[in-house]
Amino acid sequence: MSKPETPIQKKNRSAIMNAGLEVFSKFGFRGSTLDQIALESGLSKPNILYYFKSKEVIYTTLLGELLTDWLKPVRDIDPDGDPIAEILGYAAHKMEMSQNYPRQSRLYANEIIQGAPRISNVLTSELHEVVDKFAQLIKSWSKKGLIRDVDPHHLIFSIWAMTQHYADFDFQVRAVLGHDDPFPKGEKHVEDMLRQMLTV
Amino acid sequence: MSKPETPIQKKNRSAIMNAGLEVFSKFGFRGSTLDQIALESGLSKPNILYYFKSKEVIYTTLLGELLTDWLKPVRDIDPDGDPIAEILGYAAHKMEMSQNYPRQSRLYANEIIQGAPRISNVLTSELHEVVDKFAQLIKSWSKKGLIRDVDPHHLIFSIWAMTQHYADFDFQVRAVLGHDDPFPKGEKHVEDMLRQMLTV
DNA sequence: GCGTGATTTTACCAGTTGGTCAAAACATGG
DNA sequence: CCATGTTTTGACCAACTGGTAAAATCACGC
Repeated sequence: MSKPETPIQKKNRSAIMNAGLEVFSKFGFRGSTLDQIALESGLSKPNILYYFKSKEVIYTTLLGELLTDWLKPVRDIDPDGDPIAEILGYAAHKMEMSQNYPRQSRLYANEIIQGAPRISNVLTSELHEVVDKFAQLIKSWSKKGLIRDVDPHHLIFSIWAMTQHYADFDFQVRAVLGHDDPFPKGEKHVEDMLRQMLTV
Repeated sequence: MSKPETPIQKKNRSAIMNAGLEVFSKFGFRGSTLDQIALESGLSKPNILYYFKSKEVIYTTLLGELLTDWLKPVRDIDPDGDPIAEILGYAAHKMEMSQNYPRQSRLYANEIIQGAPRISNVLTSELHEVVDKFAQLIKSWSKKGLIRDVDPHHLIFSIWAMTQHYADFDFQVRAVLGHDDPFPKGEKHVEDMLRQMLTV
């Protein structure tokens, strides 16, 4: 039985989550400090520790929320839908997440690059499982001749790579393009690429 | 006139570079400490600072070397070669770099994710320029009908994204696949994908 | 095997780090 | 407006941070 949140708790907890996301996504766990999060959230350091008992709890709470949002759209793929539309729809959705929630993408990227020390169990269990199911579905689609014969796992990696690239490497993308908004063209390109890859 | 290096200098400098690469690629600049680099290199902290005058110099030296290796294969693309072979060759080369030098890839990824504070000038000048030239070449190839009509910049981003994914997200890739070596199949998949995308 | 410069170590420092604690300030229902 | 629980603060700590200075040790040509 957890007590109901007071309005103050709700406001401050979310301010801390937001500040934590801002800081951790930029510097990773080790590179971030409670002082930065304190500054960013407008709360004092001891006050932050009143709401979350350690730096690590803030971090893992953020990662937990993130993984839920991450996995959901994979689970939502409709096995009875049109294969190409389903896969393209998933890619488009990931692309929107990169555009609208780049900090989450960077937080996750940081964690994985650093060897995923705090979520490797989720990767080998939940993620593995959910991806395998998706991969089997793709396999069955190509067996039925509905899409080209592709390696399902590596197709999924390609989708992740291309879509997350726009969030994680945003700085490089914009530097190379000269500060246009890369997303409209990027989305079209990824769609084109996947369609070419999948169309029989 | 810089003095010639003694064997000891050569050995220790390279030990520090190697240790720095190991540590910085895992934790980024802010998250890494001289103590970690000292431990990893087997030298004492003051001894490290005898060879490099600060933590930042180690880091920027590594980044500098990296960018040179990074840019070279783009410059080496032959405008008179077979377009598809040239692009696929470049992608294959990047893939090998991901396989053989994953730490460099992660170091670079960390730097970009963190907003590229120490190399943004290189990105907007040298990288921008070199990529624009490559993009123009791609454009001319598709104008001549030698490859499909694609957005050159975003094609390049896709190549970078897919190839570097295998280094930067190695942990996730292996977790999902269950510890097979992902590279042989990954390389084939990327090649297939690009060929589909480019063949008229 | 000695002298000189190259290398390494020891001891240290000031600033920052994550975190604690008790006291103070606040909110709010009665 | 008071009592009680909630929230916030200020003072503090031990460990760690990047970096310094000088002394000690080492390597090597003579």
